[in-house]
Amino acid sequence: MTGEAKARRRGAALEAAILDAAWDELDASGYAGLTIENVAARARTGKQVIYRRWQNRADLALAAMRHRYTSIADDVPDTGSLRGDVLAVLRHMARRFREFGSDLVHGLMAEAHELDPETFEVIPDAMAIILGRAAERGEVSAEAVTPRIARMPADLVRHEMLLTDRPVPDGVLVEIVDEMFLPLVRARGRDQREKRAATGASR
Amino acid sequence: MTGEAKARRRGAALEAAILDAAWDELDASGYAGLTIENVAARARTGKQVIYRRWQNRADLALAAMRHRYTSIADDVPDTGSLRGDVLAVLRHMARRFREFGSDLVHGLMAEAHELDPETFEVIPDAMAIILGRAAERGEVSAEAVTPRIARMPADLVRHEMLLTDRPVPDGVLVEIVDEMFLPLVRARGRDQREKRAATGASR
DNA sequence: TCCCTTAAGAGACGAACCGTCTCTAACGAC
DNA sequence: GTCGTTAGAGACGGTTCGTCTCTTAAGGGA
Repeated sequence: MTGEAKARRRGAALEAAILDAAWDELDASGYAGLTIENVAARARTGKQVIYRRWQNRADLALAAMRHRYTSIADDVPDTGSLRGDVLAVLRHMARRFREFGSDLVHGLMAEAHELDPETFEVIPDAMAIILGRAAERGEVSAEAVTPRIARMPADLVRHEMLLTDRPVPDGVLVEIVDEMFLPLVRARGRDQREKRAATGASR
Repeated sequence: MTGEAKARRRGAALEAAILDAAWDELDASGYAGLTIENVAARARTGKQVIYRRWQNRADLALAAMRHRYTSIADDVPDTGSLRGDVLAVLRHMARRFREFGSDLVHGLMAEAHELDPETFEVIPDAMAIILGRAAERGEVSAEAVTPRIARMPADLVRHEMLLTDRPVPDGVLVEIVDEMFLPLVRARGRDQREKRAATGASR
């Protein structure tokens, strides 16, 4: 009875311990098994401590994910070609999805009504950088790529992930890029050039 | 004490009563409020009767949806143009989503692990019919449209619905068709013609 | 027509979590 | 050293789960 100095954690250390516990719980039992009660027990703390920091389990799960992984925004791929860059982004998404598990993603979608739309805007931001570099290289004309075209590949991959519950095969990513994104970008570039030529390079 | 012949329902009548009750419950309280207990109470029956027929609330909700609405497969649009047909399909999807509510859709995605993939294959089937007719009219070359291109518009709309929680603005549908789908189909048709011309119409 | 199998209707039951609340004691600021 | 804050722990009433039991209406077969 004399042993065990029961150190009482605070601040960042406590928060990290809880987020680690939450992630372990996700790993062990999936999003369905992620109960506040379980996390508190695993982190050896009280429920109140968790409720004080996060509103609900969706909130907690999101925090745990962010605590575990960094954003792609910190590491936009730069392979030297538009094709390589876009594929790298899509592969990054597919890998993350595999790490998270469809379980978690779907659970979050269902519960996190207040899911910061910004959460998903990371990808468009990365795409913007990639497209900017491709334009500099002369690979594409910046105006040829509308915002909707720019987000199409990532949207399709996300759709695939959300709908199928399975890891997205790499072939699908390649298909999206080679069969749709690149042809579309090139076709629009060509249309633009032709239009400009027809109007006598007026602009 | 003499009143109320307590007719005991069976078979189809009972099933319909339960599904109606389930839909009313969805309507009233959303997917979150769809508990077996509530549905049983509303349908004035026992929980066991429900559990006997459906495995869980996702199953029940799906059945209620199907009981309420018919499939687009029974009514593939035929407007006379590829653009019109595709837009009609996308608008059909958007309308259904509005009727169901994002709540329900997300809940199902999260819980219905066994969601019959066939559930979503209705749209590709409709697209195949539409594209077949467009090919007959000479609007597109059938080979120019790969399966992935054919499903792209619907996938993007579904993605939009799943991600945003809001009704999809009609402008987005138009954008998808006019900015991506049609240009892509036409570009690939043109590429094919050029390639055929270059090889001296060898084939 | 009567009987007998089936399943509807109703609710009790223990289990799991919820979110709130309370209590004690460790911590850190001053 | 004092004192306000909050971690750690768990009790609490409430909801829903899914299973089980019990009675009795329904309806087909002999």
